[in-house]
Amino acid sequence: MPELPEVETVRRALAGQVVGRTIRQVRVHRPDTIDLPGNPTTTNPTAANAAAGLNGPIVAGSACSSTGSDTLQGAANRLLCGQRISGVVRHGKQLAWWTEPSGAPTTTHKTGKTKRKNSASGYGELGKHAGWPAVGVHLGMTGCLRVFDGGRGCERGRADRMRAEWGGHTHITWELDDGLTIAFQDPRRFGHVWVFATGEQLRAHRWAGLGPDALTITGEELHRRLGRTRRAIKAALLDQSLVAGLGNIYTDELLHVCRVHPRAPAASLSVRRTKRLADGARTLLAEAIEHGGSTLRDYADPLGQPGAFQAHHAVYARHGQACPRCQSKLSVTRVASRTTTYCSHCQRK
DNA sequence: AGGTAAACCTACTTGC
DNA sequence: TGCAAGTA
DNA sequence: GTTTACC
Ligand SMILES: [Zn+2]
Repeated sequence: MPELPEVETVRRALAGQVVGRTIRQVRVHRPDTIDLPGNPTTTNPTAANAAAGLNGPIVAGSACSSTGSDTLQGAANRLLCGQRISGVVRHGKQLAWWTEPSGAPTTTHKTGKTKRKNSASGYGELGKHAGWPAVGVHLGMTGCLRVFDGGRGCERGRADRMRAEWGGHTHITWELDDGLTIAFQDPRRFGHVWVFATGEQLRAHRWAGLGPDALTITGEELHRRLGRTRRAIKAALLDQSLVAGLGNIYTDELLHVCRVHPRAPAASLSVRRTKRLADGARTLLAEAIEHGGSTLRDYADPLGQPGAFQAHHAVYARHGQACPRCQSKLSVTRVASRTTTYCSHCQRK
């Protein structure tokens, strides 16, 4: 469920809490939820998992790392310990934070609240952070990043204590110098964490294949991109390489707002119509962000706050109920293997 | 190429 | 009440 | 939510 508005809500809350803080300790409680691409010591997943897997977390550089083969946790700590979080950024549903040595003069930008327009999407503003370690996160369906006060009770792999204090499914934690702990939690484990030696590598490996951010894409650009596929508009909008950030909820909502049938061929839409889609996306997503995103079951922001935008959904999960615009019964079908709700009266093919 | 289904998982809801 | 199936 | 396989 985390789509662009939920990820942006997480980004803002996280930025406000952790930018400027220095990472003291990374703990890997579930090795299969993290990767360190390009790290020579962790290229053998079998050895790394075997070393870090069954006996609970192992502290950085501790004597616990039995063999010469390194652990994911050790490698993550080597990259991140002593690094100060300099900014939290997002592109589509991808979240990341850059770091810099904590000794360096402060260049942190707290984009948690206001900054210049579009500071959210960090695609173009890697800048001077390009050369330092960076962390990438994708939340999948049920992932969330929480910020907890404390975490000292979770040392030495006290899984039971951690579970009691923070709930289950905590896979990766970053302990900060002010006592706060960032926790990546994800029951279904469709989400993932990546640690790169440089922000430049993160951008190249994780973001290069994404289309423009759905919050800022222009009508012209969207029209150009939709024009080169024969797929249905819904399938095209869900394709992160065409436009990044839309998922099942906001695609259905957007198509309803713009009165476009989900099966309409993407390339058949006029420039004018496509421009309205881009404008509609900006308006819809901005409004959703203002409400802290949508919580259907388990989504919560870093402080545990649920979103409120689900109350404003016109179609999603409302099949059989009345269309807010024309009062006719909303239809349900399947497009791109996803449950799709729309109004057959408002959204003509 | 594009459509479809399964795979990766847990947890909650539905139906018998 | 319990358990399988369906869904997110 | 994303990736992969198959038609
Ligand atoms: Zn309608």
